[in-house]
Amino acid sequence: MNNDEYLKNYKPEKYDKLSLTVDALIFSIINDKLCIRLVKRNKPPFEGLLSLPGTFVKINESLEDAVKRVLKEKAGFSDIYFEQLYTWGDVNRDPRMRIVSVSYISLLSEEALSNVIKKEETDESFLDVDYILDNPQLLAFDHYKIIESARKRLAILAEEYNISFEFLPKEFTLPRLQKITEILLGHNLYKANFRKKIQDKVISTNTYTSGDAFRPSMLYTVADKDSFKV
Amino acid sequence: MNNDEYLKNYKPEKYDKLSLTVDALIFSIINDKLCIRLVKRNKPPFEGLLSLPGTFVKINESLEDAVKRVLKEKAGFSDIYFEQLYTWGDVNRDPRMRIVSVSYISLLSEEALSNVIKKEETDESFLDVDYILDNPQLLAFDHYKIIESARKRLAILAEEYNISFEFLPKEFTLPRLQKITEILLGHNLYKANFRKKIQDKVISTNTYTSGDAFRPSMLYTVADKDSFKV
DNA sequence: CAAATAGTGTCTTTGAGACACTATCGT
DNA sequence: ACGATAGTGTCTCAAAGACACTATTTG
Repeated sequence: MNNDEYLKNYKPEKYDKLSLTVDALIFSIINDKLCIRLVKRNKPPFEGLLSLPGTFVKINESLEDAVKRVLKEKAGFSDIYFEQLYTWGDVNRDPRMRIVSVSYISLLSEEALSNVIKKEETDESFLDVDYILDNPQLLAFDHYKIIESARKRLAILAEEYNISFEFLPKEFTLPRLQKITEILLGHNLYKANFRKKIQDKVISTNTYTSGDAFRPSMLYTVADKDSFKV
Repeated sequence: MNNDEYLKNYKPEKYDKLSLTVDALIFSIINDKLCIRLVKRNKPPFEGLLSLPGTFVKINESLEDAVKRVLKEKAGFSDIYFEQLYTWGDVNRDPRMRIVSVSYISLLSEEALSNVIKKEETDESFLDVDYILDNPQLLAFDHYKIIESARKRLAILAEEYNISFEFLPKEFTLPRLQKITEILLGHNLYKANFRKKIQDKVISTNTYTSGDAFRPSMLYTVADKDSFKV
């Protein structure tokens, strides 16, 4: 049997099929707190509880395209950073039917956020991650476990890669970069040490902030997004 | 029916369903080389080429259970270390139909290997990873890309976690542990430095190797498998 | 003894951590 | 001048790296 004949006679139905979703963990820093986009479920199961924005993966759509669709449709963003986190495949993770979910971490700058979502809406739909992690009963499905896992990953990404840049606009100050990193790590850093560590990853623009009631701060841009491994 | 036709004629159900597989990247060290289990395909597509052992995920089976089934049925092993690597979901990664694959890295000690597979079979079914990576044309589907990704991950696991232990029997010598680590990292290490670094992770058994035509070596066991993060 | 491998002592370099200091804005 | 934040210099300490040395087996 040659290849064409084989493909012609192939019956896809002889293998089990199941539903696949992608879930997006859209993080942003709001008022110096790490927040995550969650939606309130308006139907069973878990009606009234919070869940990650997600969608079913279409048969002719890559996982990345499905994530982009979620980010655009459910959050209004395009061209933002995301990366795969983990795939969750317990048999009973959804009480309705067998659904396997591929979760993606996505990072949003405050700037990008304010461009799309009104202030009041932001307060509703982006929730403090610390608060969420203290209240597991608020989450639907296995989404608490997923958020927990993503929270740990973010700390690693801040420590070993320089993921903090993704939360900032094109130009930023070092105090701000340090603050973001501290939020992601969960502890404070020494200013001088932090600057020594990241000095090769930023480029001075030779312009300064202004208007604040204190000393202006130098604005920087990212040096090389591809060489971020410490 | 090829993939394009299949997609064209596809009638959406309420939710799209698709096929999900798990693929196992079973690594072992054989003759001081990093090797991986590959199977020769005996039917199209990619007939004659090499592919990762894998299976379709059953509707009532978790991803982990599916991996265990692959490890047992296709390799003959149970109770071996494995962890999720990545999920591959390009639309056309399989020419027959839409298949998303969750890949898992699994590590096998030489000991466990020799208990199950005969020497001649081992030579056929476990192939030198360096050789494979030099010959992309030998691999079916997107499995070359997957192996490449796993190879990088192994180096990270050796560097930041102490994954080398998984390739060794319960009792091992430090020269052997160092050799495994060097193979995974891809470069040599200084003996004294290596020992300083891992000294808290091993416990001396106060017994020695014997029978070799040189100085015997102290045998050690693993200290605490759960505190491996450097 | 020679060959081969096991194992140790120590100097140097690098980077993380801690802390104190100086600088510059608006009011 | 003062409050507040920006930015720098430098000491300490721990770990990584490099290298030289000693130790123990068989043949």
